[in-house]
Amino acid sequence: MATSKTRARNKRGEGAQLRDEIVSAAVKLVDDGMPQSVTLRAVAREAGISAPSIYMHFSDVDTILLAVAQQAFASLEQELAAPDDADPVVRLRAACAAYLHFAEHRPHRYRVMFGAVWNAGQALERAPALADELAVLGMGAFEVIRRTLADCVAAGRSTSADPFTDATALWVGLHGLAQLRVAAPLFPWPPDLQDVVIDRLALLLD
Amino acid sequence: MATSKTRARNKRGEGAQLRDEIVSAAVKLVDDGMPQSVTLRAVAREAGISAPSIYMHFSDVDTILLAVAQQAFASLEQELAAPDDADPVVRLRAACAAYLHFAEHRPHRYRVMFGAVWNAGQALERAPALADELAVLGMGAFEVIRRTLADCVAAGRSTSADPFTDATALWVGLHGLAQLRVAAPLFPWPPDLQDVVIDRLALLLD
DNA sequence: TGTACATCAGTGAACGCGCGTTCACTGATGTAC
DNA sequence: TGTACATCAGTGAACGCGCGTTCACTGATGTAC
Repeated sequence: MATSKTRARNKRGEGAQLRDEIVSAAVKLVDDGMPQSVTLRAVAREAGISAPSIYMHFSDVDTILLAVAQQAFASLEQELAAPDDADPVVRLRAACAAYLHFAEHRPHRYRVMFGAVWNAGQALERAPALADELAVLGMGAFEVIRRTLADCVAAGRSTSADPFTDATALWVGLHGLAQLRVAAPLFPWPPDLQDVVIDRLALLLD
Repeated sequence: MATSKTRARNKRGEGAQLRDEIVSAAVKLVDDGMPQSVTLRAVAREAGISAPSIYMHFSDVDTILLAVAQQAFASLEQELAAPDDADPVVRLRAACAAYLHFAEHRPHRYRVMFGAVWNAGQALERAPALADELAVLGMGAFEVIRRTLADCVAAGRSTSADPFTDATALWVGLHGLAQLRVAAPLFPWPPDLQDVVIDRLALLLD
């Protein structure tokens, strides 16, 4: 379903707009779900531009996917931080629910988020500058979890003695839940599994 | 690095041997790590046969990858079940360590194991018989964890009231640990994270 | 025992396709004088 | 104010490549008589 309307060329100095359109096109292809169909030409087609135009903004499909991952992590961070309830436990549970919701409803994008480092490995050799961007990828979202858990501890609602380690453990549990549930939909998932994992890893009281 | 020795043709009735050779070739390509290079032709090249010969045993690259996943889960199951210590807690910890060891040392194969369902989705439409194989994929390995945890409970070393749910939670934690550590090698992983996750999810005492 | 034949386990050449990448180009927009 | 020019944001055609798939085939192995 290629866009048939003719694209108006960007004005001078606004060439960077196309970058966003390329990323959006890639997101759409990623969400559609067939990983090997996310090619440079397919992205160009989806964005309604010619294939060589991609090179003005990206050297590589992997670099586009890194941009997709960055944008996705930014969205995730916003969704995790959204609730401004006074009770930190409510906020933490809501953040966990938002995390799992994100992964369940955008499974392919979620997969790209955690596969980006992997795939960018080879692009890294040609563009070492990416290393810094890879290092902080997802840290904003993690920070929301960490901070919220620390709030729970401060409010005496979690017995965590080491919020950083326990926030990491919680993240690990959420990731495992998110990914395995999508990867193994036929498994008889216990309905209370989510609460079990969250409560134990975050050391939430009661 | 293609095999240069000429392959001796299998005798009559032994044609199925080639199937194993194809799977082994695919495993090698998977472990080498560039996912998009696992093509039908590349597998044939690695196995030292012509491309059309693949069709005698597989209709599809995804079907080959499913066979790779099945073989990998069988290996994993053996490694998890290996220690025959009398103490079930020792066995459980050893199984968890073996799980993480497997994922750390064969990361790409591990990824295929949990991506196989995903990828086989489209092959499924053409070959519905695969559904049954997908349904039980990995269940043997899970069963080892579940049984060992049940042994811990029986020995009074775990407070789990529902070993199935808790074994699932443990599996979720192991998967999250395994995958995130490989996906985010730059993250400052707490050294005690592994024990924290395992002890809490398996409800192990002390 | 010999021999004709069927079967099995593959091969080799060929096809059309979509891919990444290059190259010379176009034409609108802004800038210098 | 007008106009020549530089720049920017792309385009279109072309290339060589590896891919999946097809087809007719080969030649060793076993089987029937």
